[in-house]
Amino acid sequence: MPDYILSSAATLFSRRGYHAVGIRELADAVGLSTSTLYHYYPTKQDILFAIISRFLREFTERLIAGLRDSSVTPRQRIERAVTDHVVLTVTRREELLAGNPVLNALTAEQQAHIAALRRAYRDAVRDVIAEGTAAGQFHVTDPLLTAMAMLDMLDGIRSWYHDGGALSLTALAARYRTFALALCQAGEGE
Amino acid sequence: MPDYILSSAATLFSRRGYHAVGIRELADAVGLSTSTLYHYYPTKQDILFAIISRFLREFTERLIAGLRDSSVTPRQRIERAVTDHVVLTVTRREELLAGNPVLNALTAEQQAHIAALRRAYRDAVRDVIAEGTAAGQFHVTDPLLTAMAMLDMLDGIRSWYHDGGALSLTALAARYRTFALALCQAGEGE
DNA sequence: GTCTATATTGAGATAGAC
DNA sequence: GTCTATCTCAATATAGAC
Repeated sequence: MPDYILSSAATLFSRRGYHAVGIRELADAVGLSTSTLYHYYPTKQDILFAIISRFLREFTERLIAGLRDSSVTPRQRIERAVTDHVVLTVTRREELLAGNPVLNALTAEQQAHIAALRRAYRDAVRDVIAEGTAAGQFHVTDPLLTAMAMLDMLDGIRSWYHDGGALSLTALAARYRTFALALCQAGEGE
Repeated sequence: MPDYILSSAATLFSRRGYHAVGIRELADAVGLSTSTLYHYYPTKQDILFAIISRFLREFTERLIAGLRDSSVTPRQRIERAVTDHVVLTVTRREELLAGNPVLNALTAEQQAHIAALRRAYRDAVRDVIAEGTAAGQFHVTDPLLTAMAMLDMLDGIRSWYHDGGALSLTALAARYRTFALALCQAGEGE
């Protein structure tokens, strides 16, 4: 199960879309025949799933661990999660763009597996927000909704950010830390 | 050019994905033969484009007009835009889910047309944020970036909200007005 | 405007040797 | 593990009559 197959596939899928990339084109890009490709992955669908699940496993393991690190304040945990989320979004943009638009091309089981990972991450964010609110550091009415708004805001970055823009990666992360903390202060009043 | 073709297509595309829905299935759902379908639209791609551009034209006309209504304060304009954005996202969710995941199935010209509409909307939001900042009502470092974060946050709703959830549509819009205004106060400091 | 019947292509996947 | 050659089928789209 060589990794360069997933890399090449992620590049092609992210640029032209999963459905527009044929098995032959993929095999050519990797430098193998289609038969050899099928020696490693039973279907094209499994290649897509491997790209998504590998990324999401690494992503959630890292982010959730940080969010649950109770030696740090809720605010610092949010800041760290936002930073990691932004950095991973940008540095692994191809994998994200390859998979996320076509999740419905996967089997129901595959989709459920991915949804479970995303839910675990979202809930970890929600728990930190709730903890910060209980401690009086944040002012949030509905921690789950705030978490979803925050994650949607962060996920949007992948669709427009590209290197060479005006904003450096570290500056981008700094801005989004500010945005995320503002959401954590958006309590009842206004 | 009957509208029920676009409605049926949007329903099917949103549920199972543009590529998974064949011309025959679409014709069956509408109650026509494939030939009759091709009498109205020259290609399947054009059906997809019609769904997206019709929605986006209506969306941007309405939202941009409100954002440019200088008889109202910037804050009120943001609140109104957020409300409309949330409501249109939810009430026309099918069209959004049908089109947005597969924009790269369109021709370059079609994609450019859609991108231009989205950019005009984004810039209108940016201008209001900048105006509110200049007037001292908002505190924003980079109005364009704030606008993009806000719109990504709002656009995310379509991927998880469905009727019958715990939150009513009006309550949802109220929460997101609060979120959006918090972003408009997320100036330099923190 | 609508149909039945069909053309055409390109896709994902496989057979079987080396 | 890798290849060449090929199978199979479903997809988009069209022909041509009513």
